[in-house]
Amino acid sequence: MRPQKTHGAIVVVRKQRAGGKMVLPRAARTQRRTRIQEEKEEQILEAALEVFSAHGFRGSTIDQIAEVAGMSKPNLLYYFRTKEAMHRALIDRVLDTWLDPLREFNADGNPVAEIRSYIRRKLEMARDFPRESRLFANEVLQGAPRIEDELKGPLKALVDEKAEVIRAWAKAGKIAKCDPYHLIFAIWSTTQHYADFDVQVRAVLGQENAGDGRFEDAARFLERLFVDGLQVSEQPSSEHDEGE
Amino acid sequence: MRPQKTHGAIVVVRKQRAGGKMVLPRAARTQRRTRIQEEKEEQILEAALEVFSAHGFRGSTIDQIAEVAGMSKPNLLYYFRTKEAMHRALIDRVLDTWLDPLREFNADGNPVAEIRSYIRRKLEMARDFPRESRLFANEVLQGAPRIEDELKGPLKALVDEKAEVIRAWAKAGKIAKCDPYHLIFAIWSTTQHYADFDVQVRAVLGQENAGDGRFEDAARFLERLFVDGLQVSEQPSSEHDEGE
DNA sequence: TGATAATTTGACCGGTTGGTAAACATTACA
DNA sequence: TGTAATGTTTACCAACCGGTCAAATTATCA
Repeated sequence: MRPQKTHGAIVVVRKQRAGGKMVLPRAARTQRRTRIQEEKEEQILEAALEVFSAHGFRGSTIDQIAEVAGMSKPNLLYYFRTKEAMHRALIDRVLDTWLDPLREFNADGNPVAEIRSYIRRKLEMARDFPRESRLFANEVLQGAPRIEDELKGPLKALVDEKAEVIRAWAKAGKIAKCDPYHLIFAIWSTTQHYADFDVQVRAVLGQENAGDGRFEDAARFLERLFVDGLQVSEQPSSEHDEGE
Repeated sequence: MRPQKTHGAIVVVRKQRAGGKMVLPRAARTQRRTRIQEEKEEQILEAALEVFSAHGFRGSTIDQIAEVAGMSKPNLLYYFRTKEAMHRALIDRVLDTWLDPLREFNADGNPVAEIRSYIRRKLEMARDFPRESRLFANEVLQGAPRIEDELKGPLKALVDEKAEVIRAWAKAGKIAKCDPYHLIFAIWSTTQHYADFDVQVRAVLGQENAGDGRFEDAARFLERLFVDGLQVSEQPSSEHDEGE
């Protein structure tokens, strides 16, 4: 059983975001927010995550989501005015969670330990929340038409901030001089690879590695890669050699 | 102007692959293969690459491909019996090209130089053939329903072979001991990231880095990462310091 | 319990999509 | 040049898709 993260934003449906038509779904025009609304919207977003992450926006149909959610199509449209509104709400809800590990990146910590812990956390997310990863991957891969603002706004701001931290570490000689942005890209890509390209990873590794062992192997490899690189180190630290 | 790789497989349309219905498109039932068939199929596959790579299989329509190809929808279906057949032919044609860099991986070369050169080549492909990269990314991301065989067959075989080479290098002490499969995954993910997640990379870097400079920065960073890691090296090799 | 608010659904609509049929146009070649 | 082979297009179809509507059902609470 996997951890089931409860997401923070609750009142995400009532207020439609600016820029759009700003028409409320009928469920949001009731006098107060009911228990049923709470539950059903939760059900729908869970189903939407399942479907959107597997087929992308265009490749998903409201009927599919309705079937997974166990309700009828018009009922879905009672809670979310359009298919796009479902996607929107899902993105808004998941993006925060998704950026948490980067936010926890601590300027005052030990640089190598911070990076190592960031890698570990991202890898855990790839293992425990692959659908969320694929949701974004699908979106970005197809040109991010629906999340451009989030990328250029909040995401860029956060990355700029953390890149500055890394640059300072490098300047102080605590880690090797390197482009902090590309370091972040490298950590993102290597860890999310295990969620986004899961079928390929499984196909290549073969079914003998059926369990979650590949995540532990990946963690070991990535920690070593980012810390030591591939060069043969003269005095290998003993902890690394226990694995093999 | 980017290099325009001419692909090898020519007679890719005549023989439909096993497993399917095995019905030939009308163009393949002619007495001989004509010049027009050659040209039009080329046009169509080029257009199909443009569209499929941008929207995925489900998200692409035959009409879109027809418009990009500059011909009518029924005309496309004269050369390819179904939308799936176009996709199939495209995958078959592109997969070979795509695996070339890994094939060139040479067991007899200098390990570090080989890995460095593999990274460079993959990065060049991400820059020069991003559509090909996204075509596969879209497919794999959505569960690889149409290329499962290729992944478990030819791809796995090639990776197994090269992984053995890397393992031998590690055993001989020429590079650090590490899991060769995860090393290959790491090279794939970090390099293809610049093709598949291009809009995100651009958004985060900002438009000041509009040109192809990010690819040179990425190359510098990745070479350093994979060779030296992030640990501060006592005697940094002089070539690396010229960049900054 | 009754009345009102909230929820659910079946029937339907216009537009799109993958694909077909057949008429029409063009090319290759004897 | 004539004709058979090849190529192209118009018109069309059935299934699907996003979304609406009005009627029916259920929950809430005075």
